[in-house]
Amino acid sequence: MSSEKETLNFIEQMVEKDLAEGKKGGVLHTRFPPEPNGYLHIGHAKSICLNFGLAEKYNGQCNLRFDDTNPEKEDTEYVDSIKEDIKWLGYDWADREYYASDYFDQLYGFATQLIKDGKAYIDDRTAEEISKDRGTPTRPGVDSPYRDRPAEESLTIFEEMKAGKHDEGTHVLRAKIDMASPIMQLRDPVIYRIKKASHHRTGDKWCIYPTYDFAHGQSDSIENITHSLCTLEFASHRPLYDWFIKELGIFPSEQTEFARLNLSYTVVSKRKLRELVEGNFVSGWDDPRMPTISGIRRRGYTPDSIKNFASKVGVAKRDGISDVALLEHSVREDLNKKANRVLGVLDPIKLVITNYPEGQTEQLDAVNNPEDENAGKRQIPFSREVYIERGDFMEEPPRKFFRLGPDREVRLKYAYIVKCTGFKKNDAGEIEEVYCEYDPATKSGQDNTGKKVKGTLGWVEANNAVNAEIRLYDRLFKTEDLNTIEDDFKNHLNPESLTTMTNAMVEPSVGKMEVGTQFQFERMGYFIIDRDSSDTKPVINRTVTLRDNWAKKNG
RNA sequence: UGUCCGAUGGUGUAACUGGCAACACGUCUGGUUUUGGUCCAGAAGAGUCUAGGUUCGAGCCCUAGUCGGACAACCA
Repeated sequence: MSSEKETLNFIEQMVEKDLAEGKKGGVLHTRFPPEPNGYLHIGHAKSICLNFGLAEKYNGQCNLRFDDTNPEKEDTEYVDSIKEDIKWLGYDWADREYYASDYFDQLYGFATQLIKDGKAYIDDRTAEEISKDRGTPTRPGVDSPYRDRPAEESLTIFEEMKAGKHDEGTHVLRAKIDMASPIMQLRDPVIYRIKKASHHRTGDKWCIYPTYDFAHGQSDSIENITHSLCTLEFASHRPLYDWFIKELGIFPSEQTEFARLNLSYTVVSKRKLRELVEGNFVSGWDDPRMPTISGIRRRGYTPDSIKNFASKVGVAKRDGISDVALLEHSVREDLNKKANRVLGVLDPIKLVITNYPEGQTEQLDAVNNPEDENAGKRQIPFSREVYIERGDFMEEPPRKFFRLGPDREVRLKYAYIVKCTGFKKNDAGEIEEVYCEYDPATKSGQDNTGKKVKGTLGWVEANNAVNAEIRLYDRLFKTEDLNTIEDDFKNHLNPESLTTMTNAMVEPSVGKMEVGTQFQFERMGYFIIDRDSSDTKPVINRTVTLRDNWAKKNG
């Protein structure tokens, strides 16, 4: 009955083929391998969805493995946040939480095996000297004078290194491959270095640590990973990945590369994000403007919206730049179905209904979510004085303005049709109050007048209104493609990425909402209660605006 | 004067592996609407980097180019 034929990305095609051929036991086993040196961002989310999603789809498993081979940069703060983020996205690695550092003993064994086989040697020179002899992509490197040092001698020094008898930088272990290889990675790469640093998990047990190249593939192999997926920049490491597996004779995991996610108006690089945090350009890793998972979570993005986004973006080998508009569309699509509607006014002016009885308050029925019958209704108070949005009134409205202006009529949502009879300005010439008369016969749900108006306004009853702080977030950068700029990316920050509305007035129910509650302010956008809220004053983040054809037309 | 990867509407992906280039976002038009939202209907927009070749037939295969990216950390 399915009419839509499924189309597979190149990795799914490969997986289906491998599974069908019974390759590697006919199972799929992936892994997500973050380095715990920063917070996860939307680009990692793509990788998480790919790796865990593939495992779900093909009945396989996906491990979580921390790639923690550089103690100087890593910290448990990051492993905690990474675990929280993955869980929040809705993925489960069960008991398969691994660390490259769990394999340090095995890795050390692999290294000694290579030395004994004459496939690795200790080099006594400095990083600069080694780098100099490596050559360039177009010019071959030259052999190290230590390259043919006897295996026993290398082994002895390696053991001494492990025992802490040598200073950092005095020796490294190098794989003995080919200094003339056109593949730079194969020019005797360093595979172990001395670092007298305390490791977040192994403490001071080790003072030598394997490099990425000597840890990643072997870790995959140890865990029987069948499909090791990584981003394009690792493609040139694949020959080395394969070389170690072959020389060591261990489980043949295979690496496949895909294009990392780039997003317009966004930077997706741990280094740059760290710079924003440390330079106080944002309030922290979870600033709602940050493309970190913790940031977009606080901003109000949902796990489903991110998964849907990841699937819409797809997976391929060509690198490009995805449109943030697609991400924004993904949240709107999700929240439109799930978020209840409430009324709120960001920039209030008072509207007085001069013919409404003073002192009277009535309760009106309001629909919680027109997209969801089960969401029910609630009651909201209405009286003689309400707040409306400053932008919803114009003294001299243009032709297609459907809202309030002198002598114009609009409906107050869920309430009555009102007609503007006048307004008052302050000394600065700003509108201070708007006066209207209402038609009692036009009460919502009981209106038989047949009267039609072109506009419906949101409002909040003045006496029961709750004062809130609303943080209007916009794109962090004003430049679409930040990968092609030549100057400092921080020059491209959008000065209007945050506008704080401190006088916002919202309907009473919002004052009772818990942190993390998401909703739509009708006509304004989707919002979420922020943790900065106090008992008396909610702090609300705008996740994304609604699509707005009127605003679009009018710039 | 190396190796590897890539090139399809504005953007991201697809094209049952050789059979009239499709989907989503975005854009535009109209309808519905007590959200200028949603929803519905529709439109514009690429002839697939270039030049050859194979073939009845090429976005898919071959050859040669062009353009873009990656690789010279004791980072991952």
